[in-house]
Amino acid sequence: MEGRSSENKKGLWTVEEDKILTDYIRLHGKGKWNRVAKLTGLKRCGKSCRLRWINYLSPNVKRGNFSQEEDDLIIRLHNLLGNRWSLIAGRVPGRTDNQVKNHWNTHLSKKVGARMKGKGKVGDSSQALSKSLGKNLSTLSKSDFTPSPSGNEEGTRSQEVNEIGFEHHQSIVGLSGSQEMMKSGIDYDNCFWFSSDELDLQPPSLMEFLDKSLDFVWYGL
DNA sequence: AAGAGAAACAACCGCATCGTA
DNA sequence: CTACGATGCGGTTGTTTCTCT
Repeated sequence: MEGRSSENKKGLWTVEEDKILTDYIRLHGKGKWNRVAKLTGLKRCGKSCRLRWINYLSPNVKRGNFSQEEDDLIIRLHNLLGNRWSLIAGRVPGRTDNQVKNHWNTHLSKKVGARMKGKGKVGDSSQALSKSLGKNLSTLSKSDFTPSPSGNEEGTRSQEVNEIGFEHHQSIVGLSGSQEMMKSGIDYDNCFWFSSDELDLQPPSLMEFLDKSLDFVWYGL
């Protein structure tokens, strides 16, 4: 790549490096990762610093083994979303996309593989959901919940609504995989419905689908 | 006890997207 | 509109730890 990258250190982080990075973030906050090396003398590129913080040093990161509940949640979410690790991790408190991805690759894929022998395959529900939405779910992104820019007041409000809608979509995906949701059913009163006509998603059908999908996402049943 | 292979975890790389000047 | 830097994502690779012989 660029010549400068050869100056950057690679490989595992040392305790000293961790401390330098932690102190820096405590002082300056997250972001502007490319400044870290300049201001601290760390011989690490910005991307490396960011990753180290997000995946390891951040106090929000939960360490230790995954619980059975976490496993089940990840399995169901993966069946719905495919390899959208960041989305999945967003619904598993304290876990990062890298953790979820590694855990899936080393543990859960085998576990699911064993469960799924003769029961269809992982991703079936994702495909069905995609069909339901008229869009490949694996390509769903924030922009899919944002109307085309119009510049007028209505457009602005609609955009805000859809920003929230996207966040809520993520919540729905997480909630739909929770034990509580499965036991109690969906609390429609507390659900946010997309209000923009520009959205192809019809929330009730989405919710219905997610609800139904749990039956076959939940391999154990 | 030691070496080999497997498993688990951490980090890197390339690419895509976003924000902004 | 465009260029460019920052950030985020997913796949892959590298390193460490564990287990078995």
